Amino acid sequence: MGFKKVSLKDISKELGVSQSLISFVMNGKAKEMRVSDAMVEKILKKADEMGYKANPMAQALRTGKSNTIGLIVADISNSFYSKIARSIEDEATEHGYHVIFGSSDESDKRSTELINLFYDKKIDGLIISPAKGDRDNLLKLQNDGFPIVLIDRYFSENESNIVVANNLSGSYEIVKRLIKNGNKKIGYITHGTDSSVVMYRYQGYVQALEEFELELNHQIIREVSHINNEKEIESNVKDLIENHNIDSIFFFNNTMAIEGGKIIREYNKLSGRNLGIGCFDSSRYLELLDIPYVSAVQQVEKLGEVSMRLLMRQINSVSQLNEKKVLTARLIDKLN
Amino acid sequence: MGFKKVSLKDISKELGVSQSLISFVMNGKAKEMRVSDAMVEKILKKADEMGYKANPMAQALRTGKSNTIGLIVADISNSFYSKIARSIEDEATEHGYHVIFGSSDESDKRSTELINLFYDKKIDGLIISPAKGDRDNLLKLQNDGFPIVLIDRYFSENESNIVVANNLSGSYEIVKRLIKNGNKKIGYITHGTDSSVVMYRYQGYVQALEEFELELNHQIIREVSHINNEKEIESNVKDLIENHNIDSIFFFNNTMAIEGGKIIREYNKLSGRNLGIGCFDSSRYLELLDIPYVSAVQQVEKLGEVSMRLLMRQINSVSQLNEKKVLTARLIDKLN
DNA sequence: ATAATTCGCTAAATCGATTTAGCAATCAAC
DNA sequence: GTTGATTGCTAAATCGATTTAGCGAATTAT
Repeated sequence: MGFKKVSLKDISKELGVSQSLISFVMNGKAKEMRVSDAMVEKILKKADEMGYKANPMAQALRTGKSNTIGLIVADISNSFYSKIARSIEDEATEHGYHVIFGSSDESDKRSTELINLFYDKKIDGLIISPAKGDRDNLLKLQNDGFPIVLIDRYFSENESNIVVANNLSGSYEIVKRLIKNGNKKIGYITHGTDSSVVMYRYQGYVQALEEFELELNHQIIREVSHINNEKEIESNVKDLIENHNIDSIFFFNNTMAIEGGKIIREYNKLSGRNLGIGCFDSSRYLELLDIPYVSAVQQVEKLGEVSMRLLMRQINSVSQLNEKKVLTARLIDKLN
Repeated sequence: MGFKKVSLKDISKELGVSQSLISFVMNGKAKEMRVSDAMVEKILKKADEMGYKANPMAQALRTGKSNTIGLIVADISNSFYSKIARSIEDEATEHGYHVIFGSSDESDKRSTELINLFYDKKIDGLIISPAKGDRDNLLKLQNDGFPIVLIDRYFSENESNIVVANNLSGSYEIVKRLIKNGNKKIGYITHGTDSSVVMYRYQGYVQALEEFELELNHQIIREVSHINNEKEIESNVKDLIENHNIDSIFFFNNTMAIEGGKIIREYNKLSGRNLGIGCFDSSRYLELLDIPYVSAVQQVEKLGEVSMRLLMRQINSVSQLNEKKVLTARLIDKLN
């Protein structure tokens, strides 16, 4: 394989027939283009014999389809996104597609850049966990008829072609568990990025408090600059424990929970108490902390799968689609 | 952006000059092809005005360069590989390249399939953490002049264009630490995949034992079927503790160490002892176990960076290159 | 028997770039 | 003042497929 490249022309010469015929046959349009059975067989045999592989560049140029889709996430090295990437890959493979990826680092600039780069590269569609500033750019492309699926985050309530978790209700359920477990003063630690996810999870927290008529105390609601800023998380947890007498803490996500959980574990050991935590997303490492917790596991594989399917349907359809898929996170309750 | 596509022909018509000129100018070959300064300016202005973007498909077809490279790993959702992916992405971006990825799941069949798919898709080069059966296939491509860099694993000692960790000496150092820390009977849990990594880490273990004249006891050397097979890891650890009276266990990698470490933690709690572990690779979650450990952190970012650079040099050079880069893992000693 | 279809296939345009060969015009040289 | 370079540009081939228009021959219909 790979020594000489065989083109349609080569087969055509060898066989003394036109390229068109071969193209028809190779694309399964033999019947449609009424190629004789004898000819079909002859061509297939020769093509196989010569090891013919269509040149995807030429095909792409001619047809405008590259059989490649783009995936843009905040950071592919983040396990949440790499898991999504994997499931998208698997689903893409099913459909004969390849995936190019890019990490935006939550930067509007980089995200826009990636979108444009990928678009210019003639990808057939885009799956993206958008940065805040992508709104207009994406909307324009979408109106142009370019297939796009938003995952994990979106911009406005009635947006279409999105796949997300039930951030609000999931978050609500977590906090509800905490409350039912006897926790009254529940701190909240989130991060500063201004996305739909951040907002909805917070709302879930608020709604649960409201339902059980607990005070919404802004002193125990904290925002750190970045999801990975261990120092800030640490100091906030310490402050909540030492100066605000919280019963438990709800963390925006698993990584933050683990970081904060370390502090709580220390505290539990020293104090003999048994403070627990809640968080969205789970991780097989959460249990290592050995403290009570309740979390909501997203259907990460499904997220990739569903988004890819949605994208394929857009790619293969003429009319505009408008779907919104909400994937329910599963509660893990290890409070007792 | 994105409404109408502007081609060379469009500009050419608009300006009344030939396409060649515009192509020269757009590719920075104005001087070389002696285009007048006035013309250069005129063309650049018009191109910008009309929002010209070269069609990558056409370029790729004509030049044979797609500005895309392939990345094949065992599983992109594995954090080790997703971190590599990220650093490759960053380095690729620097060079104006995009990355398509694929997961082989350690399957020879799938790996071969991916290599061929990517190759047929006309990627400019490939970075791969190969499955065992890829050897011949890759060799053939490489001999064809196709740029390939092997990462993490390789096939034979004097292989070229590879980037790996110092598996043997890193492993040796870890075990040495364990020994110096007073451990005499050190179990080893590895996994069954038949790769260079597995072999070299094991050799490091053996060498350390030899140097300190400790017995190589095959009864305490275990192999599980898969890196993620929690049950097998668990039962082996239990057996080593209960029936073989080991002082510590050396794990092939971090995920296995964490899984096994859970059991050891339990044991430590109940027995009042303080067994520790060693492992290759580290993880921020290792410390959550709260047991003594020594590990070797790979320079994962560097791995991606270096491999991409190596690949670029192959892509841009006429002659065959032969480089082997060994990246030293850093020891983390938390035994006391 | 003639007109109308159908069948099986070919020629050639096209996608959008790159690149070689070469044409006039200008300039320098002897 | 003819020869020779040099300059600035164009025409056209090419990469490798897809796809439309259409041409004879065979078949069917009238």
